[in-house]
Amino acid sequence: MPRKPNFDRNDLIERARDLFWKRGWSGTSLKDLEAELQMKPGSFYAAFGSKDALFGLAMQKYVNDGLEHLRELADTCGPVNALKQWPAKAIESDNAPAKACMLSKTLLELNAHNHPLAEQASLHLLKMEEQFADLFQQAQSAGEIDKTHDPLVLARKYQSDLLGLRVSAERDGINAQAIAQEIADGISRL
Amino acid sequence: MPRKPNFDRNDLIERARDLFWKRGWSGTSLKDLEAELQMKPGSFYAAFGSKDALFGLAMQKYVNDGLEHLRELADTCGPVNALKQWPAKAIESDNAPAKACMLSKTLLELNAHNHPLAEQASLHLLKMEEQFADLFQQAQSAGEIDKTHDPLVLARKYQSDLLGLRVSAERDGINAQAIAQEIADGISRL
DNA sequence: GTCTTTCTTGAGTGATCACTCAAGTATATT
DNA sequence: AATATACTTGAGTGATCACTCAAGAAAGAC
Repeated sequence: MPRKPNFDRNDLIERARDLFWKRGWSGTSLKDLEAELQMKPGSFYAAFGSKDALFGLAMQKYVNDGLEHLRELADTCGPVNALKQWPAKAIESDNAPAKACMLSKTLLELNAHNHPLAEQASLHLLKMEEQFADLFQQAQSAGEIDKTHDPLVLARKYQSDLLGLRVSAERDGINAQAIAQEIADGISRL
Repeated sequence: MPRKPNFDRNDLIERARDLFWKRGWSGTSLKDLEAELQMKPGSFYAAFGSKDALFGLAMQKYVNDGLEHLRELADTCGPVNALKQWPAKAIESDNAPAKACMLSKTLLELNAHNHPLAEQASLHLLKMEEQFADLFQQAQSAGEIDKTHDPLVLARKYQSDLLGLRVSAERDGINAQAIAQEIADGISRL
């Protein structure tokens, strides 16, 4: 009996993610979304409920994709090489919506207002941190990194370096790949 | 003949800076500013011209104060110690408007729209970078840091680390002072 | 074909946005 | 005290915000 929606929900969420990632939460209006997703307001609200709800789905996809890519990278070239290559990969794509991390952008934009999406971003950052810690741990078990280090401490510094790199990569005239290389070198010295 | 304004312009700019710093550009409405500065719209626009103009003045003050504090720190304890202590100092204050850097917040928020304030933020970051490079250079001249390093490269990595630290410090449950310590330790190893 | 159910349409909602301006008020000079 | 010159006030501007909803269109079930 029912009529099927004539859109691919997953595709819409990806396009919304790119728009939100690039322009931020308040920098993306519903008109922008309607234009990008080719949806009228009624369809939009029937499908997603609210701008915030779609932003949440977009962040979810952002972090899921990130975790998956990192896992794939670790599966193919090992935990240490994955950690070394990840910073360069995070800023290499020229057609990515932004160099900076969507989670950090969201956190910085909405944290002061205690917006629920800022809390979500924070939790997602924690998930990323856990995966970093997991890779450091694996590297230690494989004897590739000194075991006296606390994997969680390593992960936090690593993530901090990564966030800084990706903010720096937003600037003009900065050789961000050189900074990425230094982060990789830092891992070699552990 | 004229009537004097009954406010301290410098004080207003400082209060505006704190509000903008904490809440960001689009997160701060004119109503917010009117409430914080105790000004009616007419007075506000007579005094500052526009929201953007005041934001520009606020950023200017932010960076001027930062440069001055850093110079003072270097004058009292030398370039290397200043560079080592700066990260911890940047995130220590509990009553600061935010942990994150106002310049990076502005850049991330407004860069995608090519907003003039994003360009201003970028230029201010460059000024900070130059002062960092200057301190590294002084440290090398004093024989405290190996001279084979390029001071500008050191400054860029240092600033990147600092920006990452200050994003991390916005998160709950992160021991940011530990990260600050690691940045300081990194300088010792140069 | 007919019915039922869902999706799509787009004008319209009140709220808030940055900002304006004419009228009123206070002060320094004369 | 009179006058000139600001500064202050606050209602009001059009634009845009996220969002709503009644009406129309499309597709599977019968």
